[in-house]
Order: sequence, then structure tokens, then C-alpha cells
Amino acid sequence: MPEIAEVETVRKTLKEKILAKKIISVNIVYPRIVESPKDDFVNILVGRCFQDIKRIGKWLLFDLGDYYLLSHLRMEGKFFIKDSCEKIVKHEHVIINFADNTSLRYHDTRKFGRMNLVKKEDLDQVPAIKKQGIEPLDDKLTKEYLFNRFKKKNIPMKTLLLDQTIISGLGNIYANEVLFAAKVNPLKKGSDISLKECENIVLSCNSIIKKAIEEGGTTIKSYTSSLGVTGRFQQYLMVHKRENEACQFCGALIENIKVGGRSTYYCPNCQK
DNA sequence: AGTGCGACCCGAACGC
DNA sequence: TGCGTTCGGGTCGCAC
Repeated sequence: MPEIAEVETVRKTLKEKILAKKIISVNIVYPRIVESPKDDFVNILVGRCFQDIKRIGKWLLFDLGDYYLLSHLRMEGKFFIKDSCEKIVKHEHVIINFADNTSLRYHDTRKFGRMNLVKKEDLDQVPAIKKQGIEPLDDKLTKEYLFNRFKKKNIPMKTLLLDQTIISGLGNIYANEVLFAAKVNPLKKGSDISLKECENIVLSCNSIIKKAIEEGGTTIKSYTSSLGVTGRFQQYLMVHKRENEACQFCGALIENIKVGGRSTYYCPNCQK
């Protein structure tokens, strides 16, 4: 489940490995991953090189000079670097071969991830990018901003934290952790949230995402970032996947409920 | 406009 | 053992 901290880890680790290497061929094994016309996708990549890797929310932006290759890992997308001669293994869907006989391989067991090529000047036109909200570590994420975005919403806070147009980059793990740290009940409606609670959410977002990025993200189930890098944040998780364990603050048992169809973990005593 | 929900996927976990 | 069923997870698009 790559969220902002995992995507940031992928960005940093990949940058060390693939910049300024000429792309000599592209192999699209599973076409649905690539949303752009396939011929364009191959023709534009070949001959160019990645000059930088940026990130907006959970989106990776591979900078090709005049184009961006956008990549969203969804739940289980991963990138690996392998020698070009190595066999394509199961779940490797897009292979980008470099002139130095290495290759960047997109691996995704669920096939949910997506890639797009977009001209740099058209980036603002991409709907998914255009509507991204404010990032957890951005100074513009203030209690007043959140209060204004939440106050007319008659839906649960858990759902609102997952809304990428409000806060950009939180997924299920960090949404659970942020609500616990802020002592906000996941079922509480946005319209019932106080300015003080918004302040707590901002502070919790800041500290949790900062720590998660420092620790290289979280490894849950099948997820490793890229290049075999394993996140260490899982040892700091207070509620996520800890159903029936004692809350580390009050000792009450952590509960698991569904909110908006998503698995939600919280302490019924600390988050009333 | 705001809200809810199914579709997209397939491996893991579970039930029998 | 082996088969069938259920679940999960981010985002989009459609229905209400």
C-alpha cells in the first residue's frame, strides 16, 4: 500500500539508480497499465533519459525534459532495477531498458497501477494532478484550511482523510494513525470537527509523515518500496493492523471496523 | 453538488 | 487435498 512516505522512498532510491541513462527500448507486457497510446509511449521514451524524479501526492513524475512519465503505484506497484538480460518474471508489466544494459521494471501483482505520458506544459490539465490537495508536510496545511474543507462534509473523518483533494498523499495506514494520534473518532462527521481537532490533525499529520519518510515508509503485507528497500515505520504503528491488541496509551483493545468500505483501526477509548 | 458504491485486479485467507 | 468464495485497497465513474 504505497502512500506518500512509500512513494517518497521509491522516488529517492530510484533517483540514485536511473538518472541520465539513455532509454533504448520499452517493453509493455501488460498494456492496460499504460493509459497513453502505446506507440506514443514507446516512441517518446526511447532516446530520452530521466533527468529527475518528482512526486505529487502519491504520483511519481519521471522528468523527461519535455515530458513527464506519470506513475501511480496504487496498492502494490513496485519498481525494480535488473540487468536487461534477466528474464521477465511474473507481474512485471512494463520494462524500460537503458543503454548500460540495466532495466527499470514495473511490478504489480494486482495490475492496479497506471502510467501516463504528458507534456510538461499540460501537467496542470491532468485531472488527477490538478485536484490534489495540500501535502502533510506543506506549511499551507493549516487548521483553518482543514476546518473549512471539513465543515460542510456530512461524511466520516476517516473517509475525508483519504480524500486526496483535501490532504494529498494519505492512504489507509496513515489515515488510521493520524486519527489515533489526533484522538479523533474515525466515524465523526466532518461537520462536527472543531478547529482544535483540526489543529491536532495537522500536528499529527506532520509528525507521522515526517517520521514515516525518515524510516523509509511502512512495509505491510507484500509491499516493499523498490530495490529491496524495506520500510521501518511498521514498528511505530499504533493502531493499524493491531485489532484486539492493547492501546499503548490506555490499554483498551483496538477495534477494527469498516468505514466507507475500508478497514479502519482505532481505540474506542482514546478516540471517542 | 454531495454522497455512495461498484468496477478494476488477483493472491491470500478462509470455508467446506 | 482441493475446490470455491471472500476480501482488500486507491481511484474513477456512474447513480441517486
